[in-house]
Amino acid sequence: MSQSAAIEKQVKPAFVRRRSNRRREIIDAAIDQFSARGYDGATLKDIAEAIDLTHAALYYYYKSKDVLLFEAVSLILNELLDTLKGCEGAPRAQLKSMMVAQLTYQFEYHRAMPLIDSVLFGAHSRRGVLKDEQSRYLRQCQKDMIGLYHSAVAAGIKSGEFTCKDVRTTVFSIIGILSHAPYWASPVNDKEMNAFVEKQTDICFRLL
Amino acid sequence: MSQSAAIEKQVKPAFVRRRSNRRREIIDAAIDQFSARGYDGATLKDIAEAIDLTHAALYYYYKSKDVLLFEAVSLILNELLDTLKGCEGAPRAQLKSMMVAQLTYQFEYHRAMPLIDSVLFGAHSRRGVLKDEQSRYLRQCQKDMIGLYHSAVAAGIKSGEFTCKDVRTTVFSIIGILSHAPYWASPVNDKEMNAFVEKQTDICFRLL
DNA sequence: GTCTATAAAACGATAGAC
DNA sequence: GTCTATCGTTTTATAGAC
Repeated sequence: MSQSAAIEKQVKPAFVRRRSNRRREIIDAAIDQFSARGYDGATLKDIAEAIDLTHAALYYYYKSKDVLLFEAVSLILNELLDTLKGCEGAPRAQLKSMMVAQLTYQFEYHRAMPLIDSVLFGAHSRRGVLKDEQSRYLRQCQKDMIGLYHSAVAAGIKSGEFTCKDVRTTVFSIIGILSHAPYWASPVNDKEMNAFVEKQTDICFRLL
Repeated sequence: MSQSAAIEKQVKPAFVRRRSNRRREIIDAAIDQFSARGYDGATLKDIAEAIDLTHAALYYYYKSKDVLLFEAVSLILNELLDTLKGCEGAPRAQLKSMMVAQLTYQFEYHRAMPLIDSVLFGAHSRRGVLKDEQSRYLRQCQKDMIGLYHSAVAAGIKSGEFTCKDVRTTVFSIIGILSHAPYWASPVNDKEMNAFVEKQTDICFRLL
């Protein structure tokens, strides 16, 4: 249990707590369903029934389906961003832990990444599912994320650790490699996962 | 015009030809719409009206929406496969032309790749939109495509041109980089495209 | 070959009971 | 806070006219 949740349990009345937890449960279910079936493929009924709710009851917590999409993508992006921000050290070490974190996260929220790409730059973005302000916010998260990679790579070039020429191309290539990983690899336990992460990071370092 | 189409023009009656062209037009429109809005986001109405047809008229040519999806993905995959099969030469030269072809193709059918990934391994595959036999066929195309990269890389390792250790990881990393390209780059003319392709292939060769 | 009309189902969303 | 009932719309798909 997170610290804030623990505090919440002490000071807030039960119904507020329940409401707050329910909201989170719904977002988690939305992430699952949107990831598994796509935004248009997943129905509010699917999401609601996954946590034993009727689809009508969802509307008590969130006012529309697109808000659910925004909250879902926002949650994932922010969690990933926070994790990456926590990666420190010399350029090489920092990038290594960023890559490990990114891979781990991608496999945890398994296959949510295509959804995110789609919301940020793909089909859903073109269709205008989200309001401009929401899109702008999510894109900023993504930009911040890319910025972290950018800084690390640039620092490594400056210090002479890395020899790559074009920072932008390099960063997006690394992200391309990492994003594509869940499509073809599916490590089933920690041992396989560790071996896989080692291989992937080795490959990425060849770009630097 | 392809050879078979040229022959067709000579020997087949007009209405058969027209029917055949219409079928192709519909698939092209389906590719556009599915790529732009996703399979679930695109409606038969969208597809039909893009080529001045009513949605009901589509059913004369194809019996359901999922057949349209299969035909669309099948067309792209086979065209790409054929192009890649045409790339020959020593490992390095062969891989280079394969990468160029892949990038060119991806930007031409701009943003169809996420759809394909989704049909092969993602949301649509999990939801069982396509019949097992259709899925199996498309996966085989994809496997054949990966096989071409695999052979080229393996040949380069054998000849001593490449120093990479794990063929599989390398191949999927290259494909990851190339697939991700349309998400962040959008060259607007041939000059920009050429410069971009050079940068991307340079990056990929660092993996080899 | 393409159209109109329409069926049948699914979906997002709202109103109101409890 | 959650449910039932229901509305309005959209969507896939079919039947039949021309």
